[in-house]
Amino acid sequence: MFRIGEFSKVTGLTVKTLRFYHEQGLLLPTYVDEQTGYRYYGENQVETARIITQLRALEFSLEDIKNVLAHQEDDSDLLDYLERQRQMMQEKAQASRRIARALTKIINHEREAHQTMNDANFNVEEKAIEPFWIAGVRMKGRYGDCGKGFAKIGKRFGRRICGKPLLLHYDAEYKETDADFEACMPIQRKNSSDQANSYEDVSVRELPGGRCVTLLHKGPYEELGRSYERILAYVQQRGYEIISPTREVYIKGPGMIFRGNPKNYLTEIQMLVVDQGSRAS
Amino acid sequence: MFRIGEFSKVTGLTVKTLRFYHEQGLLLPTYVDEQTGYRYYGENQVETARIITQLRALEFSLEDIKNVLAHQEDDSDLLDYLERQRQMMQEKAQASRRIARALTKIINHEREAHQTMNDANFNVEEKAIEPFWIAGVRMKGRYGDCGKGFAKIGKRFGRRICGKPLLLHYDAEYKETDADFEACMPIQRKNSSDQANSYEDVSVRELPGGRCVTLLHKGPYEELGRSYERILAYVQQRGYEIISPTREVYIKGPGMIFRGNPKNYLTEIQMLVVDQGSRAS
DNA sequence: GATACGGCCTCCCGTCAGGGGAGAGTCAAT
DNA sequence: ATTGACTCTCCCCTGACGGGAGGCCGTATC
Repeated sequence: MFRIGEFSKVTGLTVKTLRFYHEQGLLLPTYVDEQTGYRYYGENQVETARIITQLRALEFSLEDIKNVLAHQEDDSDLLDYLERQRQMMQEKAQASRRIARALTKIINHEREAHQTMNDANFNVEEKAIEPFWIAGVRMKGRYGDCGKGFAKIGKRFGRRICGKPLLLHYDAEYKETDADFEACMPIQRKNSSDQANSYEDVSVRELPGGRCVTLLHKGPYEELGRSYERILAYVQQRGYEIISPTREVYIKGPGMIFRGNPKNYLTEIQMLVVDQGSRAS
Repeated sequence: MFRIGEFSKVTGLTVKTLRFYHEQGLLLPTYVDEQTGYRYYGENQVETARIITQLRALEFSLEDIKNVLAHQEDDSDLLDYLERQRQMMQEKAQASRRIARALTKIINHEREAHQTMNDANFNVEEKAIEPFWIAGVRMKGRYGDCGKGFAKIGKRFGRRICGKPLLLHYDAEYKETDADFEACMPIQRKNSSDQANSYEDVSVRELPGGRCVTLLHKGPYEELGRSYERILAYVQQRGYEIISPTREVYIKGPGMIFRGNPKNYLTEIQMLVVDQGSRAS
């Protein structure tokens, strides 16, 4: 017969836990002194304690453990419990992984935005852009509604999105209402049959690359106009011809968590260009 | 101004939760009527509620959310929190996956034992056995001590174990004490440099396959002797020669969870054999 | 003006698996 | 007899709410 402290050392369960298990009817002492209330545990309780410890390590609830112990003879019953527990654990693992991945995405996004911010000189630049695949929703109306388009793409392509959202502008000039634009997300190309395609009103295709004039705009979207003036002045001065649509990449905007300070929003204006006259008419 | 019920509908948070967040200082109503105690929420609280919801979806604790909200301006602070949260989530995911895998192993083991039990006729049989890799600990002493050997292998090769434990008997006959045996576990062969090898006193090598006489023994280990008599009688009758060591595979023994009923233990005795005289002397 | 109904308030208790601590009684050795 | 280690019960705490009781408030209806 062990007293509770000795039994605690033997089983590795704390005294508190043993008392709790007693109260819960999970692990009853072999004998309880009626006068003193002292609990005494026998040798055979060690085995039961071991079982409980094992099942707890598998994160069984005490309720389940009690049931399992009660139907110790019935093998298939135990298997049922094991199956259910496995199911639960797999779901928990998946949920945690999903969250971890979401966090990773947010962190990387934030990091890249930071990086871009530090590297930026906020001058008009020229660079080459690689082609990449996008999912896009063409919309007509006000720019403010583009969120719906992004949401739609997010819902359908959640996993596959691999870059920052962008807007394609099909209008030649700024329009307050009745604008013609397309909300897009870069996506990973499925290696399977991924021809240019469309699901309902979401178009999936490759955006062409090429020579590109860019300008990083810092500040709220209302002030984009000024940056457009700058970039257009540059393009005109060089005598380039713009290939429609122009692109607006949202490097850092109202984040998923914080709306952020609009003064720190970063937007890259991209215009694919060719030398004037070099284009087949 | 929303009353709490309206605000609840707008934000998707329950009334209970909103009151709780108020109490915790997480989301304060813009105005509280002193007479009636009614809470009134302003438009700008909707945004805060959204942030809280997002962070809760990422399983941030309310404590963390409070801190994040307090230092809303500080970007790097937020990044720290995100990193820590990601770390936590990854750990949780790993823990759950580990448990799920352990459960899968137990379930499969139990299933196979069941299957074996159903298929068994408990007669001596002959079959061909493929070679397979093992980790083994050679021991001298009493069979009862073999658990230590299995434990040692389990500790070192936990992940890689891919089958049921077995014992190799190097003695020609049964010995109570001073027996010479080896506790083994089948392991997955690493594709990397996995020559026959040994780590401390654990030997890693391939067990040969070949023609094999087997008998499934059902019951406690004390009764193994009778089964050995049966199988040896068979071997002698056929005039086979036994290749040492003989093997005892523990199909179903005292499980990780339940000790189980020894009457249902299953042990397969395996003896590699060749026709007499066919062996190079 | 009275009433009914729905909304809102506070306060208390429950979850799950124990942990922390207070105050009092018990065991074994000195 | 005393001491020190051990044990007992009882109560409160965790996190993020949910359930419910009992009572007040606002608005519409009779």
